Amino acid sequence: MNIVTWNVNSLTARWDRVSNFLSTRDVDILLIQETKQNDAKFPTAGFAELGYETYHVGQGQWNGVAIASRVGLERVSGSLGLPDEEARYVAARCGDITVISVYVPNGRSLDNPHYAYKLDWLEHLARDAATRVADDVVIAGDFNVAPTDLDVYDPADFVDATHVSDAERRAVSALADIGYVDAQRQVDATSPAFTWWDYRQGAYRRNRGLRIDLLWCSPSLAPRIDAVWVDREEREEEKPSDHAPVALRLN
DNA sequence: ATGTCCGTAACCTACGGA
Repeated sequence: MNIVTWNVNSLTARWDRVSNFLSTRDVDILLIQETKQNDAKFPTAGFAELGYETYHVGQGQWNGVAIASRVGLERVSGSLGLPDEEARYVAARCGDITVISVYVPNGRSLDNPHYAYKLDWLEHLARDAATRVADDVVIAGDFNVAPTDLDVYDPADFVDATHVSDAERRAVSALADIGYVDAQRQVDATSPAFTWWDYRQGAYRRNRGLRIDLLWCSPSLAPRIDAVWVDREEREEEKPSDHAPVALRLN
């Protein structure tokens, strides 16, 4: 069972890349973030032609998350229950696993109201995760948080910046406190394994990246984690997303 | 080097967001 998470940075701009990706890899479930589409524009038929059922929670210009599955799909939830909620959370039952695609708010800067919203959002996510911890669950997506300094190309560049603050890291590690496992770190505790590189400043070429796209497995799934890899080939193609797909293989 | 890319509104360029 291969589960992939990918922030595509607009599914409208990236459909050819996503379609090619699903045609050339062995993907059972794709968790998508930043579709930047409303539901009417989402390419349901295009996914169906490739053999995937889909569940999209769209918004329009911003955000938007989706699940595409070729192992069955039953809709579970499209909301964390926040007031005036943005399209950042979608959950489905696919085969024998519950998968959740998340697009955690960016935060913008430590003094921005969006930062407080980010922490509140993560608190709600941890509460939701706690209710599901006894099940077989994968929570994956763009967390917009680098869990440790190992996940940052140069921590000196992130002093007083978002994505690395103690509060953000605590809010994400709440998942570990509940019992969820960061799949990448279970298979490799010492490699940076960056998943995102800024489009600017030749960041990819210089490997100035962050590991912010994470796959969290519930305790019952942890023993089934077989491999995790960052699909750098996709990041090196023409017109890539700024995020690479990250794949998890479960036994 | 605020150096790129995306969607939108409004127009052939700017802006907010990331």
